[in-house]
Amino acid sequence: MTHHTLDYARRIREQGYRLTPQRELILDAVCEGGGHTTIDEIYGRLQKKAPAISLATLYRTLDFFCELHLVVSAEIDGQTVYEIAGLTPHHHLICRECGASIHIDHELVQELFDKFQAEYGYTIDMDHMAFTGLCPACRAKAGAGE
Amino acid sequence: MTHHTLDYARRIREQGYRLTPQRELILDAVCEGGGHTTIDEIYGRLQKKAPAISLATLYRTLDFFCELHLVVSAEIDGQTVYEIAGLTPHHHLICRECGASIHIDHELVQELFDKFQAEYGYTIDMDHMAFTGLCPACRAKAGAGE
DNA sequence: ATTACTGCAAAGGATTTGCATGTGA
DNA sequence: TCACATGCAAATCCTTTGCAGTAAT
Repeated sequence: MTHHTLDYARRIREQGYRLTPQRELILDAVCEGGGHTTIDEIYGRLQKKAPAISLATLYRTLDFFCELHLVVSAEIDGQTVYEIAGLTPHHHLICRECGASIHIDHELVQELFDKFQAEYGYTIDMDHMAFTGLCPACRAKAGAGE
Repeated sequence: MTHHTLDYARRIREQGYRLTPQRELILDAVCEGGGHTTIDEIYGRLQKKAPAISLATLYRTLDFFCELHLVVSAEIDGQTVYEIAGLTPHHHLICRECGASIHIDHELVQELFDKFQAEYGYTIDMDHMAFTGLCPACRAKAGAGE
């Protein structure tokens, strides 16, 4: 997780926006999540370092980061989760039973998008999808149980 | 849209649930949407025929139908949309500019899921995805404009 | 000196819940 | 009959907004 720290300040200021302590702290708190992290988790981490940051600022700042593509978000069964944007798009396979989540790169997904392009003309550009199903372990259990 | 009408009553009663006038009207109202339709649209259609049906019942009934797989739902930019479940899974390509939505069948998507299975062991079983991007027309416009 | 950003508190909107009543099987 | 389902209204949850004050550039 170092790629973004190199130039996020520049990327923010380049567009005429300001780098504030709140923005730095929030970006750190998203980073600390490692992978997917919810608003509440981020807010919890922030409380320890900067109790004064308001939820309103957190919401506004996460939207702001998403627009600048410093952060990506996804909807996972009704919950919005956030994650630091990498250098390249990536996606996730998520187990609906145990919540296990693995990271997959864009390649296989892009192949599908290319087929959509060829067959239907639509240019799909989703860069952070969450695919839900069963992980190998939960699938084994389910198979035995039913 | 006739496939479901053949046996939805049976499918409901088989599980020990009851077929009420409200459930029939709501299922009709989802059907009339043709494709994706929101809670508000469904509620609007219902008002004309059965003004007394409450929003609470509508929410409860749609959840109920989703559990029985009579209806499928999807999240499209923050909005939950509903649609009658077909005999086979299907998905959508949706234009983020003009909202145009096309129906695609499951085959290409299943190929991707099969690769996920082979490479990562995860069994993905999403049966109603929405892929967003640009339709051919909006892509042409965007290409010219920028 | 500007004007973007923040905090607070209130507003807003969507969805859920408790409970008494009604009704399908 | 009797458990399931409904309607109403209130409650709850999440997110957004207005505005006055603060701070980055």
